[in-house]
Amino acid sequence: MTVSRGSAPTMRQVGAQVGVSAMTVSRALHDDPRVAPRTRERILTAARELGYRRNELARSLRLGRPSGMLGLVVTNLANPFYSQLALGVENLAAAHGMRLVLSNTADDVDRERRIVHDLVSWRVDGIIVVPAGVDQSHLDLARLNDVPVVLAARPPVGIEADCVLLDDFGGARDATSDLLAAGHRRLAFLGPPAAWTSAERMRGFRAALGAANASLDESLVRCDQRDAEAAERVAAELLAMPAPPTAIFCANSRNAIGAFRAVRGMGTDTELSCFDDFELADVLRLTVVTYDPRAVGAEAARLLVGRIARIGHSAQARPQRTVLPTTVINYRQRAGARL
Amino acid sequence: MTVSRGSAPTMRQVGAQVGVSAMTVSRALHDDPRVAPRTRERILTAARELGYRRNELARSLRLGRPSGMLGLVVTNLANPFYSQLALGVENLAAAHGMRLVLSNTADDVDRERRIVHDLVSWRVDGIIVVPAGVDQSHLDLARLNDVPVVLAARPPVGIEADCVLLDDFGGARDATSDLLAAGHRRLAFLGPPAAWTSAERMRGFRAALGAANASLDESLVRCDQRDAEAAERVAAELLAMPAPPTAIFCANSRNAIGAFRAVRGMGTDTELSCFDDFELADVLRLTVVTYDPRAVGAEAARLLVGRIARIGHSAQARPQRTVLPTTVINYRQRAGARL
DNA sequence: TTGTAAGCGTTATCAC
DNA sequence: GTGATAACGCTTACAA
Repeated sequence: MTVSRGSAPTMRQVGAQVGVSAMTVSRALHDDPRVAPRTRERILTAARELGYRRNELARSLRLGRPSGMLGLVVTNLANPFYSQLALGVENLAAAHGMRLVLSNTADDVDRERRIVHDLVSWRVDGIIVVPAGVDQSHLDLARLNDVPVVLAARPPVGIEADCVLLDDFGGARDATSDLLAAGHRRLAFLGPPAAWTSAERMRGFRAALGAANASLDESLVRCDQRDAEAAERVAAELLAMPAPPTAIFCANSRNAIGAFRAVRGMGTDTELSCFDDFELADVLRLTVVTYDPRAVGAEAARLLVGRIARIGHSAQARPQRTVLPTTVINYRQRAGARL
Repeated sequence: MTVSRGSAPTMRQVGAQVGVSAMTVSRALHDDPRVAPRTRERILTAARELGYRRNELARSLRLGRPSGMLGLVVTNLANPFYSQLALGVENLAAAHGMRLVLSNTADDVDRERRIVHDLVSWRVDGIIVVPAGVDQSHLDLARLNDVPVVLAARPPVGIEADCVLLDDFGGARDATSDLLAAGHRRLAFLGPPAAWTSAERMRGFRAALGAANASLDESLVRCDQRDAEAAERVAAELLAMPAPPTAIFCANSRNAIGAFRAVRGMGTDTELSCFDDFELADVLRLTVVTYDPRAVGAEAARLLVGRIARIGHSAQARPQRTVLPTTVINYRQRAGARL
């Protein structure tokens, strides 16, 4: 087995090996029926021996788009939600023979802007973005080069773009309604700062209270906890109040875990409910809002692939907004020994 | 602001707008000092107005490598270990101005083979692989086109390649030693099937027993549980034996969570220890082996970038093997109220 | 200071 | 059946 040292062999080199032009090699590799069977055979053998691999960069350049690359820009890959979302995108991309170029912004809009620009420069066919902020102007600009963009998990602000969202509002509302139905009247809300999702969940929380004509003590609403430690401190504060809440709804699992620790520490019987299902939530006897993070990625990718297929066609469909459902699971009511 | 409809503008088009050749545009965009300041200014303005973006595909083709793309091939992105590893790679790649092309194999070696081939065809500068199996021949072939490969989390088998591993052996040994030091003499082992890491952890488990001259009842060794449900069933079996184990070491967190449920269900006081730290392990009062999954990715990327920089240089360094440390944390001994 | 020519590896087109 | 040519968008080398 003869193997070339140095960089990758070209069609010309494969051709030279067989005494044939690069063009014939190209045809043979494409199963063009006009190539003589014997020639074809010799070319394929030579290609294998040389370890030839088609240069997709050159091919893509010659052919123009599509390049077969999808960009995915997430805010925080360490968060299981986004890694599952990424997996959903990857699965669908792979099913279409496409590759995934993944970037992490760490919630930095400037970084997001640079990354998106870079992806367009690399001529990806489309981009899925979990936008880090409300300044999304660069995501509109991206469309100017006809690179379609789909937003995931957060809606477009000031731009037109497809998006795939979770039913943050409905999930939070339903979970809160469950707390009210269980007889709770003094509810607290814990959540992380700033994000759109968190605001939607709070809106759902308030909507449930409104629908039940229950009043809300605003001093029990705390939205500044990024991690479980902060949430534990704040929850402990609430529980130490003269009139502590009898139940707490948390906008995400980190806040719920912190709240759980606080409740355990104070020894109260405060009921807990939260957005995000997670391993061991049943052991903690929480009520959770569950959903399929992979479906968010898969649906975004499906939308994007559709857009890509329609590029150039006259009638571009209007921006779509897909909202994926959530389900409430009450692990407290469910059978199971106390911890 | 004039904006072109259709696909991306080229240097020629930008030049035409200003009455200048593509070459001058290229120079202006590279801050070549030979371009007249006024020309430069006009070119930059035109480029901005047209929404010009350099075609990196074409640039990369002309320049030859490097393309600035790193391939990362993992087995299961849904597993937090691999998504954190991916984050480590992404961080380091981004720090070097490189992009990450991510693929998931779902532990399918055929898929891995295709993906690696594809990545080489796209002329990525290097590839980090979490190999799905012991057939790694395709990872050796990849080197023939001078594309360096670094293995992560699992060692090379039958090929020469750099790799970055966790100290699976040492971590399991140390955690097991802790159980022995606490007086336990009847230990069980639970783990997932097949993977190299699991075998290493078992080796560590056995080594600790050997060092303490403790005997091992082979009927307490179970390595066929992929998820928490299976682990729970098997653990319940063990605990129902006439002479149940007094402590269980689990090769991963899924087995530990299953074992925890079984212990809780049976009401025994069995001590639990496992490889993998995870949220709430303290609440469950486990002993865990902790480590930094991001560091595995970052270190693999560092090695890879080093290899890439040395391509073409005569003296290629021999394959390196980096082993990252683990730490045992005993949440049972630590302060904290009982659950 | 700017332009022309050639070529990276591939493929569409036309010629033989 | 196969080859020569040109072109995709860019940049190095050489001219002007």
